[in-house]
Amino acid sequence: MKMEDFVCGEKYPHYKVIKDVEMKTPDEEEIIDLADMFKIFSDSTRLRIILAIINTELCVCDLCELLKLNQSTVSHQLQILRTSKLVKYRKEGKQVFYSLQDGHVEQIISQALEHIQEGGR
Amino acid sequence: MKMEDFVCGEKYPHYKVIKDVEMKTPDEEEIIDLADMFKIFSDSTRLRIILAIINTELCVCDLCELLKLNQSTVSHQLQILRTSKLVKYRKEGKQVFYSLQDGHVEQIISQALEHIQEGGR
DNA sequence: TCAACATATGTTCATCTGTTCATATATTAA
DNA sequence: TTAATATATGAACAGATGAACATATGTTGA
Repeated sequence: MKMEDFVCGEKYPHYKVIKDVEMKTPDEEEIIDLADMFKIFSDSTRLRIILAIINTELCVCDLCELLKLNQSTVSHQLQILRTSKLVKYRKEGKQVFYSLQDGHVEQIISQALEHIQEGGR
Repeated sequence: MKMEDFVCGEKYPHYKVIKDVEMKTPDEEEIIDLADMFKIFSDSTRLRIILAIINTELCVCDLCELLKLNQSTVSHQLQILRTSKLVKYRKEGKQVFYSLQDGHVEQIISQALEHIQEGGR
């Protein structure tokens, strides 16, 4: 064991604990993917879009109306959601209907919503 | 019904759908809280800290060692996690041990991790 | 073909965020 | 008290991000 492994000035203090944690932690790439996914959810506009299409497919125009937002703003956010594969879309003439890619997203969000709703403390 | 309720140039097109969605959607304040929570998870440094203390309490010094980060950086991020009530801490002499506030956080993250791990597509 | 409409995209700008450096606070031991 | 150590915090800076505007693309019907 090298000097770098010593922590808090003590000998072998939390060394074992640290090694244990290292073993169980997802690798760097996965953590970044995870953070990126949460980043998508971290904007209230995107979240409102996601919540809107959670059970219904909606066209861009509907989303603009519903969320009282610029068409440009909505399209830009939809682009981000498309890139991150969280939504799918279907073209029907001039219109494009968006819906959630799968049920995972809904689960993650409703779990988080529960936490919020309990968390008065 | 007013003109503003017309969407996509059609008469009463997705009007009912929109109203339905409006009914079911969480209110603005809740959405913002939700977004704020996801914002906390959206940084890989914070995520690594959270993952590290998911089953073990660790002191700041351990976290620096484990994550190979500045003590200042770690403290700043811990401050954010404290403010958002996602972690709790315990002082023991000079050291401060951090751990997760409750199991919700773990559930949300592991759910998201599952999504990531499946999502090769 | 052209006009009208729905959507997408490039660019700019103001704002936010994470990291670092320097320094402050707090605790322990001598 | 002073020195050493663990942690917290303030300021500054680089990079990221969301919104808006202008414009491009694609589709339909005349």
